[in-house]
Amino acid sequence: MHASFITIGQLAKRTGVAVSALRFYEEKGLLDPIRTGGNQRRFLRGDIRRVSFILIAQKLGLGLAEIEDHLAALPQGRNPTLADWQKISRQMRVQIDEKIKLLNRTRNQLDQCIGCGCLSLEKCRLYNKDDKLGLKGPGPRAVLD
Amino acid sequence: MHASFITIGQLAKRTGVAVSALRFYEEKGLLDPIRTGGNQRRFLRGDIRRVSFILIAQKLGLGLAEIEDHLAALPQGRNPTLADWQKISRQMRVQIDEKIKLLNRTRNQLDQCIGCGCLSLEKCRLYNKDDKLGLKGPGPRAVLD
DNA sequence: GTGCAACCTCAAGTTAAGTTGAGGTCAAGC
DNA sequence: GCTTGACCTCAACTTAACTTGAGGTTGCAC
Repeated sequence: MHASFITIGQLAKRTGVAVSALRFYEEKGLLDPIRTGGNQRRFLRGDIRRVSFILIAQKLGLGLAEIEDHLAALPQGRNPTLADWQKISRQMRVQIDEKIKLLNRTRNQLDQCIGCGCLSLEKCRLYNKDDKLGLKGPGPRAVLD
Repeated sequence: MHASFITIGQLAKRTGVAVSALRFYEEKGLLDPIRTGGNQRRFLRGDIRRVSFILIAQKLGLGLAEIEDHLAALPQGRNPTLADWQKISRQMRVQIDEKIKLLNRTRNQLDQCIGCGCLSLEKCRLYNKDDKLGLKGPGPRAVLD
């Protein structure tokens, strides 16, 4: 038995992603469909999951390049197993947790800045000796880096 | 007594923002310096705070247009008071809290998808009847909207 | 009163993530 | 066997947020 193939239009319908975007993802190396004799793309059913992953990762603020890195961890040749996906998902979880931590830190910083009236962070920096602030010259650029 | 003015280069140094970016912000309406007889920009010291606010807001994922909306709430003519800044900062806090909630929701969703092996979210949607999923056609597009 | 760093404008380039359009081909139903 | 919707490529456009470069001017220090 061989894998079942779907057209780009079907993939678009199943994922909610525009056909043009799917072609673009292929161009970027995130998808790699085979071609029919007539040069039309044929995707694997598993690519639905792949695209879904792309969408979720985008929601988390990852760029397509980073997403490609994640996807590169999937095995080539065979269809990814549940375990393969779980491995990637766990990595993502770590990234989300970091993002949440970052936001929490920013919120706290903002709170402090409300308190001291110092939006330029010049004074607030005193509260943040643990951060790497000040290493890269002045300014709040360093706040969330 | 009149306000003390600083040049664009000084503002750049104090905020860590490139001179070209500051000119760009002016073009976008986020800054509004006066001009010398020789057509050079002169900023208020308070603009340091203004730029700092822009940077923080950007870190939170706001676009310049949204940031401009926030800044528009500041009084024109007189220098913003601490209370003015605090009002805006409180609004921002709400936005950060929302963002954190959103990320938490996504993380939970990812956890569930790891559990059921369903990255396409077709099944996971069952866990999310409370969300507005399904209203806009299939696909994970709706996850974080 | 001159040198020169810092300033000015305006146009064009950059990256990300796509979309839109022109012009042409494929494939499935009747 | 033909029609027609779905597909193809390639180039150009879009938005955000800037940067870079060319060519010219200002203003402060000596």
